[in-house]
Amino acid sequence: MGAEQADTPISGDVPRDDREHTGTPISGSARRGGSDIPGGRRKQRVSMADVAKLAGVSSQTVSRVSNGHPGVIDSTREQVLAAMRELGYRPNSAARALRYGQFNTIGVILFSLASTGNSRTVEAIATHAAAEGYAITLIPIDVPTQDNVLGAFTRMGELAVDAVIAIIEIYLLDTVTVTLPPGVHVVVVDSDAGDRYSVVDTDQADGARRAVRHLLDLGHRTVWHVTGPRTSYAALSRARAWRATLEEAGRPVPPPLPGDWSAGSGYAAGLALAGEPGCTAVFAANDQMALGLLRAFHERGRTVPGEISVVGFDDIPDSAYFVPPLTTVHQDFAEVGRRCVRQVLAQIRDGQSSRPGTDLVPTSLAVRQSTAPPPAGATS
Amino acid sequence: MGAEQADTPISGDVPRDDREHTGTPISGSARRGGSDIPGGRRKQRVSMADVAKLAGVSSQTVSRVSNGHPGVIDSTREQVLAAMRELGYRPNSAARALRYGQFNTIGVILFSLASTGNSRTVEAIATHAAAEGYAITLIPIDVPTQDNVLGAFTRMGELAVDAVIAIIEIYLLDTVTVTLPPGVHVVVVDSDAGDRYSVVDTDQADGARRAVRHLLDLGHRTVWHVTGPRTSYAALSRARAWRATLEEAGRPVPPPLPGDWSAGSGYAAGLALAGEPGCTAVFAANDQMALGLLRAFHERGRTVPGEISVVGFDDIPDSAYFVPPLTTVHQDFAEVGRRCVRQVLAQIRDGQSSRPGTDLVPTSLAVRQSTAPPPAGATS
DNA sequence: TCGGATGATGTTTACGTAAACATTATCCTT
DNA sequence: AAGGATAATGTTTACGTAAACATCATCCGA
Repeated sequence: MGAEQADTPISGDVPRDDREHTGTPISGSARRGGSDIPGGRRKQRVSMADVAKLAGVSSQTVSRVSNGHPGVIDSTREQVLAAMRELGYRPNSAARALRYGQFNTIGVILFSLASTGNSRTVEAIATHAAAEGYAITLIPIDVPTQDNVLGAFTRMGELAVDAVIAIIEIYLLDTVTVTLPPGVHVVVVDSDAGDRYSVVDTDQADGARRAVRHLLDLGHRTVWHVTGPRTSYAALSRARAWRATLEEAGRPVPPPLPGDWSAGSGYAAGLALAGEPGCTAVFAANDQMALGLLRAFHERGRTVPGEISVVGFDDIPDSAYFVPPLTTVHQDFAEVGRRCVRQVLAQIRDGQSSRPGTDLVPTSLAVRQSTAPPPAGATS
Repeated sequence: MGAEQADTPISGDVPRDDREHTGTPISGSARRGGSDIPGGRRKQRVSMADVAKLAGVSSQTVSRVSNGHPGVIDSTREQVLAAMRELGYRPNSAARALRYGQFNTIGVILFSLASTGNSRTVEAIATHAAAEGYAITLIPIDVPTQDNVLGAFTRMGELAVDAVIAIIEIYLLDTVTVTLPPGVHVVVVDSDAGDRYSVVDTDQADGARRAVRHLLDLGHRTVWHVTGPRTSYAALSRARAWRATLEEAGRPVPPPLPGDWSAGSGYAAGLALAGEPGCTAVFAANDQMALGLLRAFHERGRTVPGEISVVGFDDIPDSAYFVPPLTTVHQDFAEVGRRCVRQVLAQIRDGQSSRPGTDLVPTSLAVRQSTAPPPAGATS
């Protein structure tokens, strides 16, 4: 619709700064618009009415141009566009939202961006949402109590949000149902609330099974496990699959060692395991804890993978550069984010509320150098 | 409008799993409100008018109650509150924003949440903003081109946002000035645009100086450096301070090795450095690259810190569990986030637009086990 | 040449909130 | 007891947008 119209008869004295140059014709004129009111505080926003006045049309016509509706003659459209540029007009999304009852915004509730998984998932959510014209509103929860979760959902309900994606431990989700206003859709990550909500998640069990099988296939008699925190559904799920896989194979199930995702907890577990003579293989519920294990074994002179094999979970970028490079379960966080957005948008478009169901993203195993067959002398 | 719909008169067999549990007195009544319109699509939102009607007052009184204004007699207030609960009323933030011309939202523009620093900073921003009643709207930029940055700022301008925090490489900031509507405030991280914007950042130079001094004080003749990407202001700044510190001390300045923040690039640099006989100390521009260095040195049989000392930058949680635990410059990302929010709020409240200036957060050195005096035979 | 179809544009209205102003009831002072 | 202050509540209006409807001009076919 653009530059070829440049010769409509507006006037001679307005500096037409959009002659043919590539980018952003906005810059020069926006500045000009700003200087309209010389002394005092300029009017904060430029509204359609302002544009309409300058262009000599009704504000409805401005609206039509703004939204690309048909039925505006080219010369008029050009005049309006020129006026928009001149004044630096931007549509006011609050008014739009009020009008439409829709905000084009997705709320995300989560505990911490500190964990790799969360931040990558959020990033993917933001990226895909942006591609669909949605923005992301973030509410982090510092202390994970039911009250705080409830509060976050309440705030989301008050905010201009069409849907909520909650990346949240399941046990905190119990009382939440009713706090959201009707019409707001929910998708949940890291939870098995598939009976109540749309759930998207990495297929934790699948990943854990891959890890354990890999170690068993290498000839290890059994596999020890360092768990994530008890409050995490992902951790629980991985531990369950670890146990199930061992049991299916008829292997003894050693007592799981409690961890909390941190390298420190992995280190502590590693110190304990270094003293277990029968231990030749460990599956850590995430890469950080695997890192702690590696360091503990290194300190205690237990070589990896010579004496002990270690498998992690997540495949954080660094894990390929651990000493030794870590064999780990690869999670596709980007895909999780993508599917969250897809689900949420489907709900918004259907007008349907969160329909229960679980959407699992498969994992894969990144085999590197922290795993090997057990040492010859090991109890097999 | 989700699960609470489940017990509108569908049938009796739905298990009521929320009888009498602790929180949310809202639950029961919110559900009632939902069933108002039996057949068709219920009215999406409950407005003040609805509450007013039910409470038998004017909507203005509801507004007063909603905002905690004085001048409402207790009995009336109670009636209104009851009606609010009954209907599950929530203020509509879009209408509010339209009315006030303020959105209580801060926009954050950034490249990637994948880097530890960014995600921690964003988290801190979100937390502190939330404490002040502000929400965060996130726009990530997948491909860092000027056009995309411009686009992100433009979108922010259209969104309901009172201010923008940009965590962005400086060189992409050039054309941006004019794209934001007047009245939107800007704070920038990771940039030296202090002449044009409010800048908050870690004191990169201070941190780099600490790292280099530490190594020189241990007796190393000079310090090698693995840089971050050329596009990063932080990387540039660290490299500059590294060079300056060496020059001040009258030491030779070895050629810097190019990195890109990734462990892989650190690894590559490490392989190169392992062949440099004179190299006894390396300062990596971040911890990931330091990790790569450690692995390369380990592979090449160069002991750390026996033969070579390594210092990183960031102090990511894992770095204490590297082999060996990494001496590194600690960045206070949370403080950076806090100050961003403080600056932005100050601007909003002053009504002043972004006033130039730079606010630097100091660093500290976390001394661990990857640094030691140079080996006895080393050239000194 | 006229009636009606079509296309371009204008006018009215509602979205939900809250400031500004208007009204009514109540209580105190003299 | 009357007048005036004060407190409690109601009414009107504007915020910026866009759907719905209304108006006007133009063009076409019979």
